Amino acid sequence: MAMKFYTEEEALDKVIGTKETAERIEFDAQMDEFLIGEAIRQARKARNLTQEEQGEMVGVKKAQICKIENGNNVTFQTVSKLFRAMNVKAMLDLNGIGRVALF
Amino acid sequence: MAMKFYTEEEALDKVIGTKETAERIEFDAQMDEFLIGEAIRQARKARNLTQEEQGEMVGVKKAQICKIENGNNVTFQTVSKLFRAMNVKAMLDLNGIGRVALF
DNA sequence: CGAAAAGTTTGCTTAAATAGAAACTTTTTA
DNA sequence: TAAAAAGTTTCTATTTAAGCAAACTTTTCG
Repeated sequence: MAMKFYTEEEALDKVIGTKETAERIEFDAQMDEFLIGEAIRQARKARNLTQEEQGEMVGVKKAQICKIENGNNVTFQTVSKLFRAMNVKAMLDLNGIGRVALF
Repeated sequence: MAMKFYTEEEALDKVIGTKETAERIEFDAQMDEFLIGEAIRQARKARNLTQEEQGEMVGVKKAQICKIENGNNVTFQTVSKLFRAMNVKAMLDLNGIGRVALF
């Protein structure tokens, strides 16, 4: 029997809901949080820092770094502080509008 | 008499404090907020939307959009919601580490 | 294996972001 | 130049991010 395959978009539409449903907007938002936390983690690991060491650099405890990396949403200030401490230059690339130097 | 000129960096060091002083970190953080709010505003204007119209798209009142654009810091969720509604694709470019698709 | 280091979770407090309503100021346009 | 539209500010409430201490789990390494 023929099997139907789905693109990621189709799958998300089917399972979570099409774009603009409250559930999908929520889901997408949480995906972002995951990604930004993951980016922070990778920046840290690229510099061979432990959560504790990084925490000391910005003045917070390791538990806090852990929560940020496994992020339930974060503020730009928080991300900014971390990237700045690690000397990570970040550009926000907005299609059409242009580039914004962030951290 | 000879006049001394300063680069932006030198000026900031002199007036606000060198990097890693609490005041300078605070100042830099507020600069970021300004920039991200400005980016949101420009994305909106590029689409010829009023704050009220944009507010309706994401389900908040115009006063809220105003506050976000004139930013006292914002969360990634908030920015995400707005850019998504406007179909602005954003990439976060981290030097060395790579690129992260954000909103 | 077993101890040390690294990372995570829980419970709690404080600070700040989100949000609306309403009054207000600035800008646009008929 | 008035009225309308757009944007901002103030006041208030609610939610949630930030933060720590301490207990806990997982990973690393002698």
